[in-house]
This record gives sequence, C-alpha cells and structure tokens, in this order.
Amino acid sequence: MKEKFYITTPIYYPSNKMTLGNAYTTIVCDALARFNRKQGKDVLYLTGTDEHGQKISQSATKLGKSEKEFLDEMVEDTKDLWKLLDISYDKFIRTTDDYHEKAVQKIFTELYKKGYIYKGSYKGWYCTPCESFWTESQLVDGKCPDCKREVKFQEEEAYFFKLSEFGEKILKLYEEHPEFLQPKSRVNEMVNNFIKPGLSDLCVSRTSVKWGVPVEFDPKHTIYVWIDALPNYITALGWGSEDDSLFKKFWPADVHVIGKEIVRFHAIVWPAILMALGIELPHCVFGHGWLMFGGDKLSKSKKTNEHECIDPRILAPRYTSDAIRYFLYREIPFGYDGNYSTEAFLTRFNADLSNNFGNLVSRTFSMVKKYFNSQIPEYYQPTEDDNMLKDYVLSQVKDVFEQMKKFDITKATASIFNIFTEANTYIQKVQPWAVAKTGDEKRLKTILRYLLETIRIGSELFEPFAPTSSRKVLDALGVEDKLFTNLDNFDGLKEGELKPLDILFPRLDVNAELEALSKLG
RNA sequence: CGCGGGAUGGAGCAGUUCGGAAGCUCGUCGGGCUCAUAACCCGAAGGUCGUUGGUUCAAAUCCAACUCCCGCAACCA
Repeated sequence: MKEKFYITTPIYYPSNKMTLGNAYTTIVCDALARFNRKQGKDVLYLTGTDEHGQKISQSATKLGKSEKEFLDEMVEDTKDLWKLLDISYDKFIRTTDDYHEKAVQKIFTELYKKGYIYKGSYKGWYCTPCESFWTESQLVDGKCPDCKREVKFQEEEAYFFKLSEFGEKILKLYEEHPEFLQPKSRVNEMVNNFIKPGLSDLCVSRTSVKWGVPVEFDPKHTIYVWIDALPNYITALGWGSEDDSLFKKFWPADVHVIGKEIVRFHAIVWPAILMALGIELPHCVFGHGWLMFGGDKLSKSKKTNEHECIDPRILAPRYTSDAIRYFLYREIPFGYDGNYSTEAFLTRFNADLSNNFGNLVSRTFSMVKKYFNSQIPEYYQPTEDDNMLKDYVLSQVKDVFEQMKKFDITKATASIFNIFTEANTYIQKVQPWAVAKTGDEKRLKTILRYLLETIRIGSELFEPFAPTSSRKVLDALGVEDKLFTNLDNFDGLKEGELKPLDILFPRLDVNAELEALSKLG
C-alpha cells in the first residue's frame, strides 16, 4: 500500500482578500505536497476558509451583500489566486459547507455529553457598536481597541470547554513527542506562557454572534471559532459523516503548517479537543515565521508600504508564480521571520533564476545544439572533473531529501541551487568549447551529457518548488515521468533530441522594475 | 523583573547544540573566458562577531550583568 501524506494550511479568514502572507503558508505547503507526491506518496493537501463570525457579517453588510454572497465572491477570488500561484490543493473546505456544520454540531454535542463542555457565563468588557467582547488586557486606555469607544462590563451565558484539565497531558505530549511542535523554540513559548501559568477553560459559544453554527441542543448559542474552525482538519476527511473512508485513510495529519500566531490553538487547544474526543493526534504542528515588510508584519487591517507592490495578483503574472514561490522558499528562513522587499525579490530573480539556473540551461542547450545538432549525447570514460561533479550532485540530492524530511524548504532550495552553481563552475573548468576545437568528440559528449544529467536532476528536485519552469526543462529533456526517478545516477536521459526551449527567466532591469512596480502598487 | 526571538564586513543571512585559524549571497573593485540571458569563472578590498566583565592554552560560540530592536500577551499566515 502506498504511503500517505496529509498536509494542511490553516483555514483563512476571508473578511478581506488574501494577502501575500496567506499565500506564503499556502505556497510552502504546496512545495511539501508536491515533493511528497513526486516521491510516490498518496497526498492529500487541504486548504480552505473559516467563514463564520462577526467580522464576516460586518464586511458583507458594509458592501450591502448577504454573508453567502460576500463569501462566495471571496472564495472565488481566493481560488483564483491559488490557481495563479499553481497551488495543487486536493480539497478546499469552507466552514459553511453543510457537511462541516453538521460534523461540528456533532463534536460540540459529543463533548457536552462527555462532560468536557459545560454551561457557564462569560464576563468581559463589551463594546456595543463593535458587538465584541474584550479582556481587561486588550483594552487600550480602558476603551475598545477597535473603535476607541467606551466599553461596559457585561456577562453573558456561554458554554465552556474544560481546557484546564489538559495541561498535564499536553506537557506529556511535548515531552514524548518532541517532533509534535516545531520549530522547538515554540515549545518553550507554549509551556512558559500558557501551560505553566495554568490553562483556563475556553469559551466556545456566544449568544451575541449570530453568523455561525448553532448549538444543536441549545440553538440560541452559536458555536464559537475554536470548535468550529479547528475540526476542519477532520471534517474535511468526512469524519462524522456516512463516508469516513478518507478519514480512515489519511488521519492523523502528517503536518499542520500554520503561522506562529496561531500555534497556541494548534498545539494546545486542538490536541485537547482531539483527546477529549478520543481521536488520534496529528504528527506535527509546524509554526512558521512571518513575512515582514520593511520590519512590519503584513496585516489585513494595516496598510503597509504604499510604495511597494506586494499584491501577488500583480506580481505573479508579471514575474511568474515560479519566481514568487522560489523567492519565498529561499529568502525567508523557514520557521523564522523573514523580510520581503521588492528589491531583494528582483535581485534574487536575476542572480538565481536568470543567471544561475536559466543561463545554465541556456548555455548547455545551446552547446548541445551547436555541437551535436541537439541530439542528447552518450557518455564515455569520465574524468576526475566529471566524477567530482557527479559526486557533488548526488550529495546535494541527499541533502535535499534530508532537509525536506525536516520541512526545511529554505535549505532544500539552497541545496538545489548549489547544484546549478557547481555545474556553472564545472563548465568553466572543463571548457567544452575548447574541447570542441580539439575534435575530441567523446570527451565533448561526456561533458555535455554530464551537464544535461545535472540539469535533469536539478530540475526534478526543483519541480515541487517551481513547477512550471522545471517542467519545461524536463519536457525539453524528454523526461516524462512525474515521479522522482534516477536521482542517484547519471543515466536518466534517453537518447533523443532536445526540444527547443525559450529563455526561462529573462533578466530584469531592477531599477526599471522598481519604478514600474511603485506605480502599480 | 510577563513571555519569546534577535544584534556577525555596505545590505541580507549562516555559524552558537558538543569552544579551536570568521563563512555565504548581493553589492563594490581587478582579472579571465567566449558556450550562454552584458551572462559565467577566478581573485581582492571590507568585520574590535551589540556592550562590559569572567572561565579557558583558546570564546561569535560557555557564564554573569547590561544596552538596543522586534514580536506575542486568548481569532490578522
């Protein structure tokens, strides 16, 4: 039976259009999903939208639309964006989907029956115009942090989840499964900030919020975000429905990739809910860092950097989705915060994609065309230079697989580019154009074949990250297999003709682009 | 003393787990090559590794104190 791999993004809150920040998480997961598919695993890549709550209602009302109307538009826009970025998700869940709402009600009721949910009262500072509760610490100068108006202390009936009972179990989970929460710096944060001080029970229903899933046995209550959103990871698989074959096959998740701000919910609340339900826990929660823009976090509510265009809807068509994707993998150290800047993007585009990768392919193809009429040559007795190239390439292949096992896409892409750099150095060293002049055809064939094999392996590895351009190269090389093949040898190419290949990444004029983008942004 | 992360040549970063000749990418300068997308290859300049003190034959790395920056503090990936 094929090995399975189940990977998820968070479900995004579509009160506004998706940003490059949301795209980051989705793009990261896509590389992991594609990489595992290429290894022959049965992959399920889940993403979706979290569609309930006050803010959705407000956003819809502001536009004079119904929630449903508004959400459908946002979801369409989101799906269009994922298409633009070549996101290969297998399933897109909406929390307003019928099967999800039913399953959520079932979870709530079950937790209630088991005694993990009880009725209590929620106390807090209520802002009437915002219809929101705030905690003491959230208030700004004793006023609503959103609208800065007066708040009043209020109490409402609400259901609570007994999160407080799970502190010890969560601690034990971290100890016994150090791989559960990554990177491991996040473990301390959870333990010191939340578990050690003692977990409080979690308010899981509201009477003041109408746009949501009603509690089955007490419909004036709406199920609040935690119980509604987190279970999407199992409801998407059909848990609680007539057909739970996907759940049986894919659960537990191999990795939930999330931003660091929601680690708490995924590393404490989510396991607690699962424990309470008696369901197996996911293998890993990976809390990545943030995309920063000139030192600021990109936010849906904050306008950042007017002079930088960071809209993926503009960037992707202009520079290809491969380029955007590659930049994010390579420049943002995975797991940590990283800076996005247009200048860094353009620089890396030229340095890595045009000059290094693109130009390597271009010069190699051009020599094969010139010297052998584009026929893929066989190789003969390799020299020490050849062997060194081969050994190096194979060592990087190993590195890439090791990094990907640790979800380290940044180091993995670095290793892939080491391969291209090494090939460029090799060309300079063995000087095929000089060999051509001596008329030593066997030597020349060997050199070019070694280069083509290097490009083949590099492109194979690069395909999950930059699917479009890598596929173009593989097609031109006549590689049809969609799975990883022959990554441990230089015999992967069949005899035949190289297909013509356009320039992969035309070099950009950085200053001109900066100027053009500042007008678009 | 709320918690966490960071401070390394002009810019962005790695290295810190288990101390042992300061490394990478971009940029700058000089040279080389001509197959290629003014690309590619080689070399050079440039750093008191935040500050102070300590341990040690030896500290970016360990210990102590301090300074500055950033994030989180119960729904912005």
